[in-house]
Amino acid sequence: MPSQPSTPRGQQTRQKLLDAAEVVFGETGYERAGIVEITQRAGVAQGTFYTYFPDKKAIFIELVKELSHRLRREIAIAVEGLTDRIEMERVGFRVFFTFAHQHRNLYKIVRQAEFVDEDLFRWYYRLLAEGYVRGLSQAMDVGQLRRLDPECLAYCLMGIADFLGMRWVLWNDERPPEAVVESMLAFIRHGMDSHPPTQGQETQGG
Amino acid sequence: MPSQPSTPRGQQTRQKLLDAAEVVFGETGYERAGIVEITQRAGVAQGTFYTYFPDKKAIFIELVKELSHRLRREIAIAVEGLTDRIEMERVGFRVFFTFAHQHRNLYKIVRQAEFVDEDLFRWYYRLLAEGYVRGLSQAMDVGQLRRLDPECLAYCLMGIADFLGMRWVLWNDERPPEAVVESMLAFIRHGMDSHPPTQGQETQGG
Amino acid sequence: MPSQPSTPRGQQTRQKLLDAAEVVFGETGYERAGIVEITQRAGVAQGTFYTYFPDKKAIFIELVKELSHRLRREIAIAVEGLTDRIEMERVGFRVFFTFAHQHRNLYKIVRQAEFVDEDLFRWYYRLLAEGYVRGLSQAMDVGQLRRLDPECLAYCLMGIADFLGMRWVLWNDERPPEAVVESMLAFIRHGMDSHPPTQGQETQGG
Amino acid sequence: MPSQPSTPRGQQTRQKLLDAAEVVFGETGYERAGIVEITQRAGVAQGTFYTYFPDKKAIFIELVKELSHRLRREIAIAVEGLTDRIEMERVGFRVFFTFAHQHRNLYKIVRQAEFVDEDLFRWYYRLLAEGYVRGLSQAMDVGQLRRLDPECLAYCLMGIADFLGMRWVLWNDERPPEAVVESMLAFIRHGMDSHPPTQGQETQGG
DNA sequence: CATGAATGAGATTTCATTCAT
DNA sequence: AATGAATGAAATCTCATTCAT
Repeated sequence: MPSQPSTPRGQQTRQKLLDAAEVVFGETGYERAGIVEITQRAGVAQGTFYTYFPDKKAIFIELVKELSHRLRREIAIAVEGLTDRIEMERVGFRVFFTFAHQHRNLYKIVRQAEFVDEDLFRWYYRLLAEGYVRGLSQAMDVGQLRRLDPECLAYCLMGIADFLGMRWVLWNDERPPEAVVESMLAFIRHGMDSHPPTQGQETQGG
Repeated sequence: MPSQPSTPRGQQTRQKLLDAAEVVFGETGYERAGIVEITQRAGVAQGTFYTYFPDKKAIFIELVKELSHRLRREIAIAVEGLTDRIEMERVGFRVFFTFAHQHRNLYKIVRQAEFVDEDLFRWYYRLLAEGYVRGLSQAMDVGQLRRLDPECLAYCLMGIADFLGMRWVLWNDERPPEAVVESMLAFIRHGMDSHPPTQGQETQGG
Repeated sequence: MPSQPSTPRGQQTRQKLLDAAEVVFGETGYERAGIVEITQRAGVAQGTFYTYFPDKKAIFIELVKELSHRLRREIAIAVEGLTDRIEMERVGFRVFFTFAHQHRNLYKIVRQAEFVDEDLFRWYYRLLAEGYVRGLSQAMDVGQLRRLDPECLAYCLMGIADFLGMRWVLWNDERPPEAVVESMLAFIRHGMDSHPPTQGQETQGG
Repeated sequence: MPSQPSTPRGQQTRQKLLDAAEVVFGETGYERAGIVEITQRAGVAQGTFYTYFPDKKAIFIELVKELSHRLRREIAIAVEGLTDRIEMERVGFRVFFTFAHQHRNLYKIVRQAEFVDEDLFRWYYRLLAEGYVRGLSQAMDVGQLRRLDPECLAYCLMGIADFLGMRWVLWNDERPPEAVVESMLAFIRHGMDSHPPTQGQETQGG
């Protein structure tokens, strides 16, 4: 019967386990990762794991949920106050790439979720998509964006972010180079914007 | 010592194993799938597996390579003779969605490759990207497309295909609805095209 | 260092643990029962258990001993003053069935003792048998009962009680129905009695 | 997916496991017994166990069922042709004691069944009781036995057998001495018989 | 006295792979 | 080429018990 620890010592141990699991799952992959590895890295006995989590999956789920909250919060904070949707995308993408680069392991963990707990995986993307759909719809309503199926657009944008993150952050361990980011932003700007600027003006940002 | 079978009977057994593995890996996932399941479904004894494949990973790799060839060939055939890049995308996307829908299991298998054999996974996307880059670069050279980083654009397009496939094909078990496909095509057309049509004309196709 | 508690508060905690263990052992079985379950049900912390009992077995033994005393005392009280051995059996059986029905869990605990601590188990039955043997021998000496091996007779009677208890109390959760009790009493009366009443008179009791 | 072995070698291994389990469960008790012990004694690898049985409980159940069949068959054969119910009891009890003495371990296994798989345990006794009830009812119908609740009588007789078996076979590792058997038979004869012989004649046997 | 976190040995079970037939 | 029994390492999870506070 694992539970929320009532003492600070317990809190700390639980956190050590989460930190260790983040690394181990990220580096080794969920299936190949073992509880032993996690507890060793956390510096506790094997059995201690089960004081805090009922099983291997539970800690994985917790990590994904944590990531979901952190990422969405960071983006929300970063775009707060912005009114131009294109600008929001520029900022949002940058936050995402930075986050992924700083938390490679967490980032890799979500990708695996599809094969660990499909419901969790869908939950993650649906939540992300919901926020997107709201924002995009509003921008369409006020004429900022071309009128397109907002859910479709949301998944397009998430797909772009995901693949650029995979290609540059995961494979090259860097944030996507400026040229790439600018190309991508130009692509989505023209793709979405209802009044795209003329070509000479586009790259002043960034 | 697994080998290419010399007899037709051997060929057949090998194929039965590949077919079974496709289903089992697709439905159960690579890690959870067992050789027993595969051989049972193929209707052969457990040991027979090792007559044809050195280990579990080998048959997985073979399936991914097979998919890679089939998908790229189907797309190549479908776009053959087309000169307009936008038109090629329209066709390519449709072929991809149809393929994914008809071969759900194979499609799911590539997605898993990332966590089974990362090199294979990268090989798969790099090969796909190469073709894309070639085609996009040419279209940029002749002024058909806006000049953007071609590799970036390739990964953007693959990301879009991947996420729409995930959202509609895998989650809903249907091909993406017309409205979605049209929205997506409008998005990438404006995003890529150097001379996008005016807004009223866009959706007559499809 | 478990010990007899000196404070009343300690007494109470100890008793809570015994009560909880009775339920948990009875319902879950000794082996599958856990200290956690017991302490949770008792409303104390896990470690507290070891303040009162050196280990899991100790509390089990205590429960069996307690049961042994209570059951033998209840029977002793009930048959006090009776001189007719047959009558004593009638009363003894009834007390036993009632006790078993009221303390299902304790009753189930003795049955398990055989596989937890065989010495304890034998001690329990030998003690019970001793009392029986004394009483039966006396009754044989005064010619009330047919002369049979008294220990054999004791184990026959205990076996009967045990199996009727199992069949009706444990399996049906009721006290054995009148018809059953009367049949059983008729059986043992004729089996034991040196001057069994004629058949028509037997069932006047009950 | 354990299954019936198709080769003689498999049959043999399966039997070795059953034989080993009989000893280990009998001597160590179900809960404390480990798969390791069983496979070691059987002279096979740990994993081999699971080729033949899905889990520890399965092999236990198989042993109980086997015992049930063997014991009932041995009794059936022994009493075949007998018409006098009392005589049948005499023979049946002797077969039971002999069986229990020769197969101590199997005998101990049934006793444990109560705490391993209660349904199995009840099934075992209900089956035994059914046979008893049939035989006793017939004997009552023809006036051989005193009319009593037949199920009650069945459980009385089983309880007697069980407790004498426990006391002499299990605790003393011998068959109950003649004096004990004769006392018991005298007890049940008078208890059951509708025309008990006069007292002087009873004990000529043994 | 009481707490509850920590321990670690041990149990069951799985499964890719080998091998004798 | 095919079989299917056998292997044994490794993984997950449980739980009685200890111990610092």
